[in-house]
Amino acid sequence: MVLQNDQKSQKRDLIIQAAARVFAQKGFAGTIMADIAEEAGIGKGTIYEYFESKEDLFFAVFEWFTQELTSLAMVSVSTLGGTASERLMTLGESLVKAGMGMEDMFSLSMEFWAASVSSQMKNRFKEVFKQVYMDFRRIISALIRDGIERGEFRPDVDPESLAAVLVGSWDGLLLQAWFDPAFDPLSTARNFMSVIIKGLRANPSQERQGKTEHRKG
Amino acid sequence: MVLQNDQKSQKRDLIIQAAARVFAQKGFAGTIMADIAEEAGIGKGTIYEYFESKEDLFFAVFEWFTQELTSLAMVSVSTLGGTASERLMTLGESLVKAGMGMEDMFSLSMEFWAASVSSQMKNRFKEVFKQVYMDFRRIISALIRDGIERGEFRPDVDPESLAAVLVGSWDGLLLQAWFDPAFDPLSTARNFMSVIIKGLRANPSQERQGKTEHRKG
Amino acid sequence: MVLQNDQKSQKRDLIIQAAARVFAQKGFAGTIMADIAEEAGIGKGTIYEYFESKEDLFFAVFEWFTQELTSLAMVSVSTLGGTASERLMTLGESLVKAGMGMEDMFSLSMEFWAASVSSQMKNRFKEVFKQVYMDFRRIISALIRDGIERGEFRPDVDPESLAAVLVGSWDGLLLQAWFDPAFDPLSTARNFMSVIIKGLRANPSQERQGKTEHRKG
Amino acid sequence: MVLQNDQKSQKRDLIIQAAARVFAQKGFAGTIMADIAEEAGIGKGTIYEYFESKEDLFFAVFEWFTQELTSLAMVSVSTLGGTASERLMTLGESLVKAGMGMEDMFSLSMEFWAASVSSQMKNRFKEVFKQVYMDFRRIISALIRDGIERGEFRPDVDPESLAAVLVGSWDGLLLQAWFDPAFDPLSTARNFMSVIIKGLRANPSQERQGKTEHRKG
DNA sequence: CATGAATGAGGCTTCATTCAT
DNA sequence: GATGAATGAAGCCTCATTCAT
Repeated sequence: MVLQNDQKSQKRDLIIQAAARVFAQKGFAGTIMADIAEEAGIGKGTIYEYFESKEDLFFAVFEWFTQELTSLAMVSVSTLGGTASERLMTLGESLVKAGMGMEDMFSLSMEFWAASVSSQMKNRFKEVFKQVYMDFRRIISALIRDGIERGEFRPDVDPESLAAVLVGSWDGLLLQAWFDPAFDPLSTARNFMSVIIKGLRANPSQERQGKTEHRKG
Repeated sequence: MVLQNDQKSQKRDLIIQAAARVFAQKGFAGTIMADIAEEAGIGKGTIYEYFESKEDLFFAVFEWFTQELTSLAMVSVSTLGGTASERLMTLGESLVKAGMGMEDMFSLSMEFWAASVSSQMKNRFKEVFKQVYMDFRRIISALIRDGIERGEFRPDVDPESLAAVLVGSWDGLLLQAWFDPAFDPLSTARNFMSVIIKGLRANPSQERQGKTEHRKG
Repeated sequence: MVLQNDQKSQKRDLIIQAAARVFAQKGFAGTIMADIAEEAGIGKGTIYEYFESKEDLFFAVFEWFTQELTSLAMVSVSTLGGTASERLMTLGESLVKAGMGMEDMFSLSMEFWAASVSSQMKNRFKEVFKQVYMDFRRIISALIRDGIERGEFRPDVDPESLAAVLVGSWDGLLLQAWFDPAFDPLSTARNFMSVIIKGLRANPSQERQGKTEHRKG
Repeated sequence: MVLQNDQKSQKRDLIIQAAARVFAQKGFAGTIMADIAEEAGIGKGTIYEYFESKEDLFFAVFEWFTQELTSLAMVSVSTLGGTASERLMTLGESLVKAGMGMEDMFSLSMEFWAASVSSQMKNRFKEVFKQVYMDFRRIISALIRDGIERGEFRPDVDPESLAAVLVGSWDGLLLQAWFDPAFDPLSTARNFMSVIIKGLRANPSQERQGKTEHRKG
């Protein structure tokens, strides 16, 4: 029997997602192939029909992970209307919520970060991460630039730097929340965003009013 | 001959620091005890005179690491005079510089983060991390509160949230720099701080000063 | 549709010959069933329609191999006319040439020899080999005996021993040629045969003729 | 504790010889490292203190094997006095006896031959074999040349070819004996040698003497 | 009949840890 | 106290074989 391409790819995805769960819980080194096979409900050897090695599978999980994350951001940005401020707030919230909601997601992140230090494929990990972070910064800096052009934000902020900081702080807040369940990254992020946005306002007097004027479309 | 306590502890430190270098480069899983012994210039068996196990040693490295980091922050804060703004800026810079300067430091961080996911001692790692991040936030929020009390910052900011964001963004910026050598976390942090501080200013008329000083490029 | 017997047997042969090529190149242990299937242009599972197991197939290749070899000898011997000396020379040459010409043949030989040491079917291999070598010795000793009867060879040689040595030396020379491409088993065999035949001559006065014709270089 | 060099090398030899026995009986593929460890009375892991891999160990056994064989031949040749004929006879006998007496030796040979076909180190095997066979041929052709110079052998034989045949026939006879316990390679070799030596005699009138001396029984 | 996806037993190898010196 | 040779548990991966299609 010849599996159709989408059947093959479906099974591949099945394995990737099972692996993602196991890696998230036990880490790369702590995961044994048998665990993944069991989680996926298949035989140990079957994994090797779809992936060259444990590391290859891990990298595939990584690629799937970045895909998910990127598409999440894309959706947030493209869907939302509103002022640049609002869209920034919402993007931030949805990313932080994603990190919080899918606890596994964030654990995986940390494993991938570590893989970029010591994995044998560290350079490939770094390369992909570099690209992902650039993409995120680009999305956000575009939002900010848009706000500046509309006169919503002060013209003297550096969109690139701010974008980097926003991205960084989301990672950083999730990190703190990871260690301390009592820490609420979401409200912290909101608080922070409001300070940021105050700092960004082109016309401080507008703060209280007028935020709908710059509605898209 | 019985080694004096400080001789023992000196050798212990020797091992810890050798281990730190190796762990930073090869990760926990990728490091073998023989590497550490060689780096420390001692026999493999000797390590076990000072540490129960590989994981125990790794945790000792972690404790040493947090110590170093904390004392760095302590020094920055206690040494510096000046306005709250200035002190905030300087603390941020010195932490980011530390992360940049000692590349090993940041690699280690990532390994520790990962250990908090999957190490068998994950709970002990999380506990210590939680404490370290709380300490950092406390230091910084104290600085901010001080600024508010002096009338330097607006009274309506939440010192806790801002502190958390600052800490988070330093981590987050170093992370981005880790993946992209072209990314400059220091100037990004500076730019960011100036926006933050604008947002914090009790008296917006002060905005005009000092803002360009920290501008990138 | 049910394959006719000769269709079945044709496919069986196809597989055997594909397997022979692969075994010759990669050895028994180094060969995987997938290689054979690919070489034969069929599916992996199909092999099991014709053979019980890898070892069973290997043994079938062995039987095919001995068949080929034996029939080669038969043809040489039965076809040729001439004196016993000439027929001996020609048989030797054609066997050595066979070993040289089909490099795979000799590699296979070595694999079969090894199989007689450690294969799970080693006894069956030994049994067949024993028979094959006996057959060869019988053919050759018959030739020699024929020469003696004709008065061409001295009556005091032991046809059995000499036959064994001839067979053995052909194997042995091919072996040396296998390891050293510069070694020419054919001219060596010729030189050797001429010495042998001198030793065999019933009438030493014949010695002077023909002896140098087969001299190397 | 630091093992002395000869202690290390002693243990290495212990492992090599244990491995030789197991490889001889089960073949390379059929041997598992645990068998060797058990045969050597050591732990599985210990083997890897002395050898890189299973194949590395196998090759070490091969080198030990060729050493043994070569020194056996050296001893035979250097020890013996007598005519060239006698020395040739004795060398042949002692090699054949060696192959017969140490059954393992010959099984090993076959494994090594097969390794030269399909092992991953086949080229190294072939290289060593080539050298070993050259050495053997050189020893024997020197003996023959010596016989020619003394006037014992006819000047028109080609020492190289004959040496190759002798070496080859010893291998070939042992091979036949391997498959057929009823086959006696020793008396066959003796019979053969006497024919050869007749063919070699410088003075045919000597033929009548001495020929029966080496007859079996 | 033919196929090749799925399987899991089995083996090589690594490496943390022990312990005799 | 210091050492490093010895160990064996454990895990990645291979591949002969099966069987649903």
